[in-house]
Amino acid sequence: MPELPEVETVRLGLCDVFQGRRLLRVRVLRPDLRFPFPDRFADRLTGRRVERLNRRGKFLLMDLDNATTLIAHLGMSGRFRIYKSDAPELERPLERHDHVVFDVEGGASARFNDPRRFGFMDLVDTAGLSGHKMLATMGPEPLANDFNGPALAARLKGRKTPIKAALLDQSVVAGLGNIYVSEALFRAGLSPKRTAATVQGGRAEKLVRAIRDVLTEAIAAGGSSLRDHRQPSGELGYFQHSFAVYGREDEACPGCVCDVGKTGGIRRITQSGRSTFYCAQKQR
DNA sequence: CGGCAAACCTGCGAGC
DNA sequence: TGCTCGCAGGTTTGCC
Repeated sequence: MPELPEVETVRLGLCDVFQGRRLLRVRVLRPDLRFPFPDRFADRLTGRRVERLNRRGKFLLMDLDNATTLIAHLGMSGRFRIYKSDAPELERPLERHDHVVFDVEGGASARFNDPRRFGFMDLVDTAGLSGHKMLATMGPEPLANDFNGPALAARLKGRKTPIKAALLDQSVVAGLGNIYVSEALFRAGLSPKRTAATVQGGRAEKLVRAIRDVLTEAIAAGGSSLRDHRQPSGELGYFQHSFAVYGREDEACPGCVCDVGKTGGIRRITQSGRSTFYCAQKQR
């Protein structure tokens, strides 16, 4: 489910409830998600104050007051849902696939629900965070100042794989997934089949611009709700209505003057096992 | 090392 | 109605 904009939306929603407050009770309702929970996971969280919620790529990072950090990844179907103290839902019974429940100081509660269990959580020393197995090889943050044309071009240099696959690689740039790669390549006018190494100079500049723009707009829209994504408040994101190509096979390309009959419309192909959507007319 | 398919797991919609 | 198939927003693993 979640790419950078969805994770950022979740982070913002969790900030309201978690930041500066203590975790009064943590319940872990099964031994594992994608990986086993670390030893004494709930015990080590209970009583801790949440200093700050951060994000790195698609990872949520919750800094605690004892120099440890909770790392959470939502996988494909992971969701956090907030239950406010004054809402009757707080007492609602646990639902199918609720795996972790955080009762927070002040009366609110947050539940992590993940049907497919591709998500995971880990608890590590904050000092060693960037060296964590899952974070160590991660590429630049696309919305940070140091992500620019030359930086992206350097990481694409020598790569024979299609640009689509390269952008899905979190060591090239952090946080992009199947939706936003298709959307960014459309905005940049680049074919998903183009060899990554050929994206240099002006093409890299344009792609960086496209990536930053699409992510920023999607965050402002609360992310994209296709199936699973909800903001922690329960609200839907609405950026899915702004997709130019994703999920729009056979529809008219929004940038083409010609009708669908002439251009063939938006195409869907499979690249390394995953759907890619693009306009063959506008993307080269 | 680079690149790709398969694997992990559940749910849902389409088609028969 | 009910079954099977294919597909889904991610990442790792293992195999060339």
